[in-house]
Amino acid sequence: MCPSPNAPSPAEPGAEPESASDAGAKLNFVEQEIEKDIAEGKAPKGVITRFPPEPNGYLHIGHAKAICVDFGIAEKFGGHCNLRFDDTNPAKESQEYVDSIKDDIRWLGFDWGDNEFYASDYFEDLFGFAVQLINKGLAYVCDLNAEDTRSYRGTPHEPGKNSPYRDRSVEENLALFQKMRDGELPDGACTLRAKIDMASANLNMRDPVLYRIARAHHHRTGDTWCIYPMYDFAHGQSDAIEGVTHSLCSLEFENHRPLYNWFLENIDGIGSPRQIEFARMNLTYTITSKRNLLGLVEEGHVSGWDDPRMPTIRGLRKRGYTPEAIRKLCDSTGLTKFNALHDMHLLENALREDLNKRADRRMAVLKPLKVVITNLGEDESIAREAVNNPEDGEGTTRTVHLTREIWIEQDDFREEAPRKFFRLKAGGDVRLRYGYVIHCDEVIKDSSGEIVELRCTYNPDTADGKTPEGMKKVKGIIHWVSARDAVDAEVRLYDHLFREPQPGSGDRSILDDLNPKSMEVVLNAKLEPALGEAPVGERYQFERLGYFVRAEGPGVIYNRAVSLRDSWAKIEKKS
RNA sequence: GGCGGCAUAGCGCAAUUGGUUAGCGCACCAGAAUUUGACUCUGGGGGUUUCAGGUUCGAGUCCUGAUGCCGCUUCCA
Repeated sequence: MCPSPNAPSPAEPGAEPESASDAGAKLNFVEQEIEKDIAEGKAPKGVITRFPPEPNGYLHIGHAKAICVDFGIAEKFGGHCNLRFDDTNPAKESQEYVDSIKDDIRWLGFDWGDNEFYASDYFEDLFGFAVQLINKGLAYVCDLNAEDTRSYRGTPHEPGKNSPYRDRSVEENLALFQKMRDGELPDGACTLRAKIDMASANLNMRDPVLYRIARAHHHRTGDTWCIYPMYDFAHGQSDAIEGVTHSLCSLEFENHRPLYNWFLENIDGIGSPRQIEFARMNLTYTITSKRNLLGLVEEGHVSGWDDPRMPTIRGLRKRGYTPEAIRKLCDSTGLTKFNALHDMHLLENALREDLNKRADRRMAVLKPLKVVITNLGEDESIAREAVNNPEDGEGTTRTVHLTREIWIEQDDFREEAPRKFFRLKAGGDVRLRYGYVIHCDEVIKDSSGEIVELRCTYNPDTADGKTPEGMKKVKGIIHWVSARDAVDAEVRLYDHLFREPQPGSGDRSILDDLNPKSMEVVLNAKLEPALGEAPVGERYQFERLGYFVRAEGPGVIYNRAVSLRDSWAKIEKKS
């Protein structure tokens, strides 16, 4: 079905609407370009994009942006997105990475259906394309070694010079290229190069290498091949083979676009995908460079690629992040060509916003201080209903028991409290969340002067937020856990991995900027009993503290994903 | 000294493609409400649209030049 120029609507009857502007949303510059292409009939089978990871590492938050863009735009235009592994360099790639990448993409909530492809599936096609170029006099086998190839290429300021092997005959090139494939030449002996222009202002056009000889075991093709195509020779052609209409990539490939197009123009009837570049997403207080991330792992600054402080998808997962929060960030940061640096707080806010709606509330005391309620008997306990989540509209509750001995947060008591300290102080009152107002009668210290216990009385007339006649309304509310019922736990308090917004900028190194307080392990936290039974991966809001996720044992362990906003901390900081 | 990009509140993005007083989110400040100092709600401050020329009745938008930043010198992707 070929649309006429005057009736460019490419949609088949019953197909999804081809115009994204139907949705009424503002289009970013990529979507505007795609819209134009559709109007010109350039995507007769719908918009097809691709996400093309090289399986040589784990996905990180930067990849999440690309995934959201590639899958999101395809969906917006009623098309689809292929998952294609760009596995053209076997020395660095492995099946393990393929598996982890697929797992992470699924976790993020995207589905490629049957559209899973590998550049290595096209090795035979690619070889044929290369032969075609040789036959057209557009490619040649070059015997220059790597070093000479580099020096012949010139620099950005000076032109390169032609390889002495540039003018070999078609027959000779054909024979040599076959020899390369047949394994008759040692690694590095020669390369196949495109014959373009050694004086081009664009270095990528100075007779780029198409194939190198490398005897490396490929995770999919095994030892079938000893020559492998370079990225530039594989990418556009793979796009074309798959019928990709829009190949969206990061800004650094802008200079490659002329080469991308050169191949498409010089290989017969292959198709014409369009490459459009956009800026990748950078976040403050973290890094996404694969080399530096690897360094952190290898030098033991983190526990692994899935350390909850790492910007990897696996790390974020363990940290307690939701796919929804990550997608929210990616969607809200816009799509432009401006090399932007986004505030990490946006990601944290996205998580708070998501979990505020979904996470059940629980009470947990991280740094416990014992409180004895002297007007409650040893065996007495008062059952109180606590709302699980005031935001989800369901209003389900659980029961917590107030007992004679409870734990409160050390931070929630001051002997001498500053102005505006709405918590418990010596001789003062505070309300226990879901409970009663208590009055601090006595502060008990050990021989070194450390506060070890508070003796308080509770006021039975203050249940359910009531303030009896004549009593001043108590403003402060603190969380607590019954000492009788408490579950002991380890809680890991995570913070930014780096203490500088732009780690390693200026003359500092990445390591100079590591945050020494990026993880604090609290060993004897006291949790309300329900938290002891939660499954691994379950997320909760610990009231007044933050959002936490149950981690793998042994024992009960929680990771802090993100703290709650804390305006008291801000007030204190100022004074 | 080359080539390719980019530049709009502190940060990130809009601005009906040349048309009123340049908007939005976050951040910030103030207040309201509240059994989480959370969430929510209301209001507020903050701009020489990098700079200099030009075209036009009219320029954030078009043209010229300058400045700053990013990328390009892997047989990596």
